[in-house]
Amino acid sequence: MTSDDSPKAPARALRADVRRNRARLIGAARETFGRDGADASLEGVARLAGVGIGTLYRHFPTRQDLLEALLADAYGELAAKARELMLSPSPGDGLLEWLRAFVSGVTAFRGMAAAAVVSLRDDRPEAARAVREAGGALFARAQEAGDVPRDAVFIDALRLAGAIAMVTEDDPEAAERLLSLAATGLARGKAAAR
Amino acid sequence: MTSDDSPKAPARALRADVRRNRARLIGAARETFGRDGADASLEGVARLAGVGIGTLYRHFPTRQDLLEALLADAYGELAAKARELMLSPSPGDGLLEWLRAFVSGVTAFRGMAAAAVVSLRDDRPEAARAVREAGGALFARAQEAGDVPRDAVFIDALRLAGAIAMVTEDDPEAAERLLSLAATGLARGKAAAR
DNA sequence: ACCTGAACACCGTTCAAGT
DNA sequence: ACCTGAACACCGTTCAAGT
Repeated sequence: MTSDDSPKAPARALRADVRRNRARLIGAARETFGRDGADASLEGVARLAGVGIGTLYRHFPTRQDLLEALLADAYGELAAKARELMLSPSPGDGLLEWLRAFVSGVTAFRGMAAAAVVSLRDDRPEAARAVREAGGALFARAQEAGDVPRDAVFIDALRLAGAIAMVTEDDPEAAERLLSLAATGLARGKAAAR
Repeated sequence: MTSDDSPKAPARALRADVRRNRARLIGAARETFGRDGADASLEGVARLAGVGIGTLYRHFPTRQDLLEALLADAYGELAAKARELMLSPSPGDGLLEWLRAFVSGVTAFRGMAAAAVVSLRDDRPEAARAVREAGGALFARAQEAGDVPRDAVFIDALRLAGAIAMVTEDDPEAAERLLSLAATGLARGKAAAR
């Protein structure tokens, strides 16, 4: 997933340990955050991974970095799904279906959606590249078909979906209702005629 | 605002101190949260208010309770604005203008919007009553005029506005873009035809 | 080069003692 | 009846020492 085979350095003995520690930390984080939410104790994550707390900080300087490692898997799947949906007959419906998948994909545990929204910020260009590229193409197709307002930008749509995920993370039915509402248009007065 | 003149008990000497402490705590919270965000140290709030930390906890058992005391002012103004907008010529535009005011009203400091979303939950019926009532009437009017989907419910619209506020609290222009996008309709495929 | 974990700093929350 | 603040618990983060 992270494909970190830096071709510059030849494999060394210690290298395997480093990768193993990283993988263990991610696994432990997935389990701990899945149970206790994204604000769970990092000390507990390190303990479950069988490494010292310093090693956790070395690999993931901030909690957000660790969360983004977990998001990477979800983003990989979402990018694949976006490419599939490029073939859907209705561009607007295809986009909506993908946004639905985005919302449920970033609500695996409490606090994940907030991390996803942070990962979409401009100052973290790498964090969500896969999702931005694949989703952006799907968005552009829907926009060309006239199913999305001409002056809308993709990252806003994605942030809106992330916002919905944040406030409905413990209630999938509410997530569906809010997303439908935003998709259809919440308040179409005279000013909204395009 | 909170009109806590419980008619059962006659006014006693200590009572004035209690009310003064409460007012001081709210003032100190407004200043502290305004500077440092809603996750600022409560010890600092108590110190600024000139009371012990135990007094803060006695008045406001949770941080959310303190935040809701600050939200009460904003909600009072929003309720008044909703009543004014009942007279606006376009019901849909009136609702949208009010939702805009809601978003900016709950972003006075970082973390306020998240508290607002919590205050809208069903298990806190008193926390946002003024806003629910006045805004609900505005929403119903827009819905009857056909400017809002027939099957939408007001609290979902309000939560959606709160969600937008949460992810754009440091960027008013983004707030306006996201709200417009949700108002107009983000992805109108065949399924969205109503 | 990487890892460990003790040490430090800071904060939330409770509750015995005081008025 | 209300207030105080010391005491306790817990956690994030750093960094000297170890391999």
